[in-house]
Amino acid sequence: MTDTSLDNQESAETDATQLILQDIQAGIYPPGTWLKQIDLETRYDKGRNEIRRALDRLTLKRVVEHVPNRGYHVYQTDGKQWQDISEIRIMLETGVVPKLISRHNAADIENLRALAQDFQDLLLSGTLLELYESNLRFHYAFIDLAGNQELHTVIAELRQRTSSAPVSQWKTRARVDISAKEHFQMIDALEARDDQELRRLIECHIRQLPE
Amino acid sequence: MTDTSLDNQESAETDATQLILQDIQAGIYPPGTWLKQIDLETRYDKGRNEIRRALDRLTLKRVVEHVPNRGYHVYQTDGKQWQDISEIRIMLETGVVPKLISRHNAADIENLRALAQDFQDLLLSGTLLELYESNLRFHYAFIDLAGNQELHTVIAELRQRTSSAPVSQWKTRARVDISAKEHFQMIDALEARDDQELRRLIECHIRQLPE
DNA sequence: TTATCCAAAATTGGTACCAATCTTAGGCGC
DNA sequence: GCGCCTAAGATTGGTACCAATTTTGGATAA
Repeated sequence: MTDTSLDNQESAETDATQLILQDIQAGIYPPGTWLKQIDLETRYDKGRNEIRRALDRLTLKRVVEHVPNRGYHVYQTDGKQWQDISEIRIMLETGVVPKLISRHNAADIENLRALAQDFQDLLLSGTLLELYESNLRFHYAFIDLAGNQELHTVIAELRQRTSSAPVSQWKTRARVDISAKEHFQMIDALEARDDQELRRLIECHIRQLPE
Repeated sequence: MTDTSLDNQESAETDATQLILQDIQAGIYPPGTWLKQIDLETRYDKGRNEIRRALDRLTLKRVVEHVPNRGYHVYQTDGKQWQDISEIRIMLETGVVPKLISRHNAADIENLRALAQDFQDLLLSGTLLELYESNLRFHYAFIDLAGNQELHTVIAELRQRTSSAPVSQWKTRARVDISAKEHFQMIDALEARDDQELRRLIECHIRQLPE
């Protein structure tokens, strides 16, 4: 259930689409880089066909851009685009708040607190990638309380579109620190069933603008 | 700007992905049908490669399902799934209401009224497909007032996922009649800048439950 | 010296072929 | 007569090859 956009059973960790996407998000291919098929072929040890399929999928995901007879290059996310997608995420993640409030139980709160704690612990000991993944786990656990499976995949798709440089968002240690605190605040608001406060927190959290 | 999910310049009307998708949505391939590559090859007069790419893209769009070494078949949209996607559409289309209200001007209202009128006129004279497309034009013109380009594409993707049988939704003439009226009501609420009423109308409209 | 043009190298993208797998039909045994 | 096993047919999916296009490097001329 961790994979967001793959086929049913071919979703091995060795899937070229996922590998390339990870490397793009890790910053190995900076925006604008041309992804040559031969290079990818040798780097991931896959056939030409699978590479082509992967590039085509990433084009559909708007992660790379395709120029006929020229190749594929990593997409540059416009500032406007980033803002637009953030707006959509805010609409979705605040939109489910009523459902979250009405459906959660004590066990869910417990689980969320554990995940938030994981994130905070990794602040000291974990790598940036571990931190990133822990953050994802928390957020998906949060919205999955709504019981809307499609919402999970839609948000995953949106995240993949913006996070061509997820690392750069977290360059400041202070920002991540605040994120960890906000996670706990969100759980508190959820537990208190405070609709307004929870919406406000989520919006701040996505906008990455403290207060 | 009518194509929602294709490459930049290969977006001819002869693209296999679009053709197959249209035929699925037109009901030519009912849910569960196995799409054999050879048949598609001859039907659309395309190379094997393009057919494979199209099927892979449709798999990503969740329009067809892929079973390795067995083939691709038209996806059966679960009732639960349809409901989940409707929820998401409601969150998005009601979520932009504040922006719509703050940004629209007289010319926009005029334009929307013309589109709504087109839809109503086609009720008598147009084919079902024309009606469907007119409805799309209205809805996209509506949400595009928010100035959020990404929202347009996201909603388009959501629509494509559910509308494996868009025709069947409109089997009753009465329902389409109501839709046409609701369009005008939505415009009125927008013009009056009535936030609550507009949200209520949009929710009803998507849920297809009159009052 | 610099700009233009031509040729060679590299890359993409399509086509054809072939192996692996599944389905189906037929025959054999119980 | 029924069920199982086997072989043939069909379909998918991968690999290799080749044509079309673009870029790069160098040579020539102004």
